[in-house]
Amino acid sequence: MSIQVAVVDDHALIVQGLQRLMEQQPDIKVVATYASGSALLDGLKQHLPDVLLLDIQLPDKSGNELARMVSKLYPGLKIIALTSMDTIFHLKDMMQHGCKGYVTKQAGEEVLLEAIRKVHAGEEFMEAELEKRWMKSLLKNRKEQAVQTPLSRREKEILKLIASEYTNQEIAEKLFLSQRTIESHRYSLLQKLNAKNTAGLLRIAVQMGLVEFE
Amino acid sequence: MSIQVAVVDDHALIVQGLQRLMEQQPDIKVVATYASGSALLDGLKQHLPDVLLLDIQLPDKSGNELARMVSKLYPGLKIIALTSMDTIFHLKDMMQHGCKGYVTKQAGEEVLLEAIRKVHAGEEFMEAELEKRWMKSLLKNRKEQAVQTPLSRREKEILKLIASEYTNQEIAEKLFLSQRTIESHRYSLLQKLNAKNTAGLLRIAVQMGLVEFE
DNA sequence: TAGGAATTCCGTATTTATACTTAATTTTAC
DNA sequence: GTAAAATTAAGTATAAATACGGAATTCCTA
Repeated sequence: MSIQVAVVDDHALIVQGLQRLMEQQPDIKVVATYASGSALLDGLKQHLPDVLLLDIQLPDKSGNELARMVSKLYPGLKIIALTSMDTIFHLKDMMQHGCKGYVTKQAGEEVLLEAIRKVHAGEEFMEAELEKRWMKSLLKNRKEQAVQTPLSRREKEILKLIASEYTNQEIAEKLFLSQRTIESHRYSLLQKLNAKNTAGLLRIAVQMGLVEFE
Repeated sequence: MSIQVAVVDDHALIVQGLQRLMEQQPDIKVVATYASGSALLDGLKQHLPDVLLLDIQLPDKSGNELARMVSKLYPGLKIIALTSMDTIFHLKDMMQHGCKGYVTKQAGEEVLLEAIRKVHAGEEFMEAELEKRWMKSLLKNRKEQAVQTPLSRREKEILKLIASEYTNQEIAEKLFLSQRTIESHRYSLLQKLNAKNTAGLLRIAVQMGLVEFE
């Protein structure tokens, strides 16, 4: 029996392209497609595929959150992150949240097909290039654990406001807190995210899906 | 004779998907694909297609710059912006830089095919939804012209470095300029882009496609 | 080749952010 | 119900960014 695949991506063009591709594969079949995280969660209740191709940038939910939820609800389901983000940050993030594979849209079809088949067979799959970079970063930094430190609710809230061009003082007024408190949080954010300044915070906020500019 | 189309996108998956799609159209043929702006510019010297599908986020050049160059060099070539950015900002930006069509990847294949055929026939094409939003924004804001103030080459360069977490001092060293010069440019950037601080600059830099975080 | 835009830079201030440490309260989770 | 984590906030500095105005050169382009 062929591998049953579900696709989650808000880009119809990509979903349709993938369907067309899979049609030509004798052993792979697209059984469902979703354009949002909530649609996916609803759909999985009806029918469970073998493999899930999951985009990170979705309109409603962030990719890691979704991966965490889905892999917890359906431990047998193999998730492959399929995204345009080719950073170690995201690779790690997704693999640590239950994904079994990571493929970028920069990669060709053959890579994706290989990923689906390997992951279905129980293996893990990452693009060679990314895996190499990951290994290198592991060897370099032992303090990577610091980077893993998750952000608290308050920190995320403040990060969002920073990204929205508010100054510490304005954030303090908005949240009825002392300006010094915001400074503290901001300092923690810089530490946790290993950023140097506001620009760095913004970059990571975008990468984490906390803020959307586009 | 069928419509000759060239595709520029750094996502192999999308390029391959589009090729597969066009293969099934009797009147459309993909004659070339490129993964970067410079590859496109080289390729056009060899062979000129009828229609160009152009992604905005490319590794080397920004979309509007590329559109401007190509439409100037080859006025007969019809350019369709094919992107995941569904903002009026980008729509306007690309149409003002010589594009004849604008289609998002959120749209389905039928929309893209319609765009190609219409644009090839000499019409302009925008997604209905986006066009509606554009009209609405035109009615609202007459001060849009202020936002149009273009950035100079130097300003773009500095904006990129700001987004890359460099301080004024570091940028000054990097470019062999006085720190005061960078401060001046930074001030102009804030004025031109109507931003309040670094966070605002970053937001706009991302929207302009000058910086890519993801 | 003339005029305008772009680039470079300074003066002078003020505001904001960054760099740490310490520490008292709350909340949360097990 | 207790330990761990989060939240709040201060002390004490320094570094960096923002806010204009002004001005000299260089670069483009009509």
